[in-house]
Amino acid sequence: MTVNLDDVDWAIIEQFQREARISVSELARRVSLSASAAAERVRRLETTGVITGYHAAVDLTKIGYPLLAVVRLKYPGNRHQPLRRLLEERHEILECLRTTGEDCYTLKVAATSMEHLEALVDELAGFGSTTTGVVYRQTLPHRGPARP
Amino acid sequence: MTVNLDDVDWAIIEQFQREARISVSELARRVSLSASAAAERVRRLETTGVITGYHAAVDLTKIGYPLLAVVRLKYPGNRHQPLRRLLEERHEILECLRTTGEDCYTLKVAATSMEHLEALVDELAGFGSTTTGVVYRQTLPHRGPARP
DNA sequence: ACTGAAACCCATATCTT
DNA sequence: AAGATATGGGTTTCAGT
Repeated sequence: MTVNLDDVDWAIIEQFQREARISVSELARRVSLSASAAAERVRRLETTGVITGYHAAVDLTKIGYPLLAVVRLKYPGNRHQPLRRLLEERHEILECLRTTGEDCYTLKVAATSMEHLEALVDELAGFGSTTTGVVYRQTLPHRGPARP
Repeated sequence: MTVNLDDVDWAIIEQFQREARISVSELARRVSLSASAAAERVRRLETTGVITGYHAAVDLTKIGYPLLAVVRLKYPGNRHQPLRRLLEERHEILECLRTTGEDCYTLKVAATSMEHLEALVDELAGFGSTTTGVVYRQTLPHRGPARP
């Protein structure tokens, strides 16, 4: 499942994790390659599924979601379909991780207000018992792991 | 703190959250705007801090990090500097949220192996008591909230 | 697998409405 | 805020190494 990546591949991944909208020729300059070679590398990283996409990061507060919360969900039973449907519908749920341990799901949700957060948690509480923590601050900027 | 966004701004944000590397002219086509108008909109979203960056998403398994875990950390006291330093250094820590509630920090970490994960948790355990859950699956793809 | 050249496409700036 | 136009730079393809 692991793909063999050399130094240049890692350099490309690093650059694109920080600034995904630089041009391929700019990328080529930064990793010391010709533009066509860099374009080919990027294509390979995309087709092999190493790079899965490019996404804009937004300031949630500025777009009207000043609250961020972590909701842990103890989910009894094994009927996961209804929860999946909720995740599809509610775009306020930004991330959902199913984990080992007592709290089966850890969710990251954005809310417009405490009332909104309350309503979201109520919806989730329909599936099991929840533990909610409101996020003071996101300590890290967006980034990925380095070369292992 | 909130910025006023109209339908076109939201359409641009949506497009860039899904595909951040499309050209401005392609974006213009998708949101029914001229290229120069679209470019101007994007510039405004960037300078007002609505869009904070563009980032490549990678398949962690394919780059050698087959394990993902959620670590919750009970952090007694108020000396947060040493933890901040660890976050800077250890790029395996992908995200760190400081929250209300008993578990002050919720971290998302990537690991190359169980041994590696154990070492990471040991490092974190130096700061307080930890609760770790290994992630079975990330249920949602990368996305952002919709218009409130 | 990378380079370099050519043709084509896109981005950016400026001006006009 | 949108459209037109021009120019410089970026992307893509292909032959050559």
